[in-house]
Amino acid sequence: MKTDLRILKTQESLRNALLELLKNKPLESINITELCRLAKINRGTFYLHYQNVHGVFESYFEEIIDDLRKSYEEPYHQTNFNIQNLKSDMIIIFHHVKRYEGFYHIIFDETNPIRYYYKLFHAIRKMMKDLTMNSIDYLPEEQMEYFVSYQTNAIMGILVEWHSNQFSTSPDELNEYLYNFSNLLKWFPDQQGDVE
Amino acid sequence: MKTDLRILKTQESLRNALLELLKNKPLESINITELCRLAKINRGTFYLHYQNVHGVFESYFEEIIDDLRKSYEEPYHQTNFNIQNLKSDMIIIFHHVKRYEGFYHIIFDETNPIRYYYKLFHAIRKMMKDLTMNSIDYLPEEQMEYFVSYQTNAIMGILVEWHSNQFSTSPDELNEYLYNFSNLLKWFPDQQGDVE
DNA sequence: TACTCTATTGAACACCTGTTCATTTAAAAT
DNA sequence: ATTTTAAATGAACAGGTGTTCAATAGAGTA
Repeated sequence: MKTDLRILKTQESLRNALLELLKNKPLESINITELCRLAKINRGTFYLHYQNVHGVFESYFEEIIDDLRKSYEEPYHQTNFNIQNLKSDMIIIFHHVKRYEGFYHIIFDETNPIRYYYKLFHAIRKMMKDLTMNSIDYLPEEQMEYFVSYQTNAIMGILVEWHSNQFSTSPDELNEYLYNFSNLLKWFPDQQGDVE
Repeated sequence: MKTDLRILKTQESLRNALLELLKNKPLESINITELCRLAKINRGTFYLHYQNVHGVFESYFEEIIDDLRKSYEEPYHQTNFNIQNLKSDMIIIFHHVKRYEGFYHIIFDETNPIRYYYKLFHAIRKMMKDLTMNSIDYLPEEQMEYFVSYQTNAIMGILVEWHSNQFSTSPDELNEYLYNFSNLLKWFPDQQGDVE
């Protein structure tokens, strides 16, 4: 069964109003009253759908993340799927973030809840797990999980750094760096050393 | 010149009131009015010192992070400084987080601003940069910055994972994991493959 | 001790929040 | 087309927010 048209209309109005307001002011300074005023929605109605302004933003973010998932599942990407090289697949993420640069500026903005960061993390982790399972012959279950988290976090670290320089580095450069880093770790003098 | 005693008294009252309230309710549900009521501070006075409840929490967090910095600079640690092994130095962080476990539960809570995550990130990053510069002969400036963030966030990821299992793993085990990850990368079949 | 600064106070203000409830409106079902 | 169902509305509520301002009080200074 499909959603009541009135619900769709209300949610759409609120989202459009939010995107309109975001052109001129930061997310954390937008309040429910002005959002409803612009959307021509009764404030009480707002609370039937969301708890706060972040709820509206989050539902939009979910669609953006769906777009990332779609890029990953794209036919082109699938046929060029290269189980020899995890890293080359990560460029999809860099291109995605670059495409929605203005949006990700908000996601990584220090005043916003870490929930958004976690959402992105989980989306990327899912891809990373998929890729890793296809690349490694065997790894004990627990170690596999940790390793996937480790790799995903490293990518997230690159995104944090990227955000802090206003996404000025190119996706191709980032991908190149990422490739270099894993090699770098191998050359590291430390890793065979005594632990503690 | 030293700070006016009245200022110290006000800030101290607010901090104590916050810690008291935190025993019974989550940070995001504490409002300024009740905080001031408990601290016996006029609400207007609050605004002379902070913008919101997070400001009070943040000033406390800064001291906790100073404690982490101190552990890192400790004489014992300095003399045992081992440029051969980045990882063994990271156990300091695990012990620190474990010591302030209740506190870090808040830092990683998804409703709180990512600012706290970044604060910890930057503290750890400073150590990581220090250690990395001592371990790697040469890496171009920009790439070095990304690499340090890459490594730092891998640590952060372990902390997030640790938080999600209520800090039940022991610091020593975590350190063991961290050690394993870098070895895992070496076994990887992919990393020599062609990059796009 | 008396004097000077300045932090704190209390009152007041317009505005926002989160919730309730009877009423209106419009979509879905028959 | 009519009925049924449920979403949206407007008004009202107690309480929180962020700010101003004159008055008070307490810390630093001479």
